Amino acid sequence: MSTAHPGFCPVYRAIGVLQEKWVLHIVRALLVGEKGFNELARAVGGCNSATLTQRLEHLESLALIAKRTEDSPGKLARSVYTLTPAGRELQSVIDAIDGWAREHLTAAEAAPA
Amino acid sequence: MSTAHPGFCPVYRAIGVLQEKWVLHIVRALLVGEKGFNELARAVGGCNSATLTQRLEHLESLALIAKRTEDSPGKLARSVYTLTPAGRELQSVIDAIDGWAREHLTAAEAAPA
DNA sequence: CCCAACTGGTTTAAAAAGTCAAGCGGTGTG
DNA sequence: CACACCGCTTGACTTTTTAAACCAGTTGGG
Repeated sequence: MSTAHPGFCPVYRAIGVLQEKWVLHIVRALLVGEKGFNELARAVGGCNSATLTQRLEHLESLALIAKRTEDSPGKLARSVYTLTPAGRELQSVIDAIDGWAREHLTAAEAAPA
Repeated sequence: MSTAHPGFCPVYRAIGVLQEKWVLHIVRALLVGEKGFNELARAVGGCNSATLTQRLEHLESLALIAKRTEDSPGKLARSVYTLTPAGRELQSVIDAIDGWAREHLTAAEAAPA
């Protein structure tokens, strides 16, 4: 009897966060290294700015990523998104997905309709 | 580089599947043991039948789960959903999420608005 | 100098996805 | 017989995601 029950189980909540569209992609991109907004959008591949903004705000509110605004005087202001230590530890999750994907989703399977 | 590029990278596709709403919950519930439709819906907690049906079809088409119809004569016909070997190996992903959640999402963090 | 392209976003409306509640055929139980 | 359960399907409604346009500022080329 440990399954279900929304509010209590941390795993349930974790899944709730990680299954939001683009979140895993964002984390994966950021695991490679910090990125600016547009740069991140490109790395993630296909996410529109509106959704991206919202996801980033959410992830920041959960303290998984941090936003830093670099405005060197005379230089173009740039927002830089980085993973926090907690966010970086999602590496294990990405690794698990990676390992699984290479074994079970390599070629076929994911065929469209 | 190696990031991005939808169709090619298995990880990208894996994320695409796993981030669909309820998928991770379904897998988690099924890792505990095979379940019937309504039973699964209850275990997952909050997913409606329409979406559940669709997810199950998708997961079955990816060969992550298998549907078996048990109709013992004189007994109520029942659909049973089971993880395939490939699906069962998602255990590692769930474990990773579980481990991460317990460390970084235990108490606070996931506060509502 | 001026235009084009880049930065990090916001806004809007339309499309897609998910949800709720009801209901259908069937079985089994009081 | 009525009512509760099974496994879904349907249709109307709400939420989420999307594309596209646009703002303000910076930098580079012609």
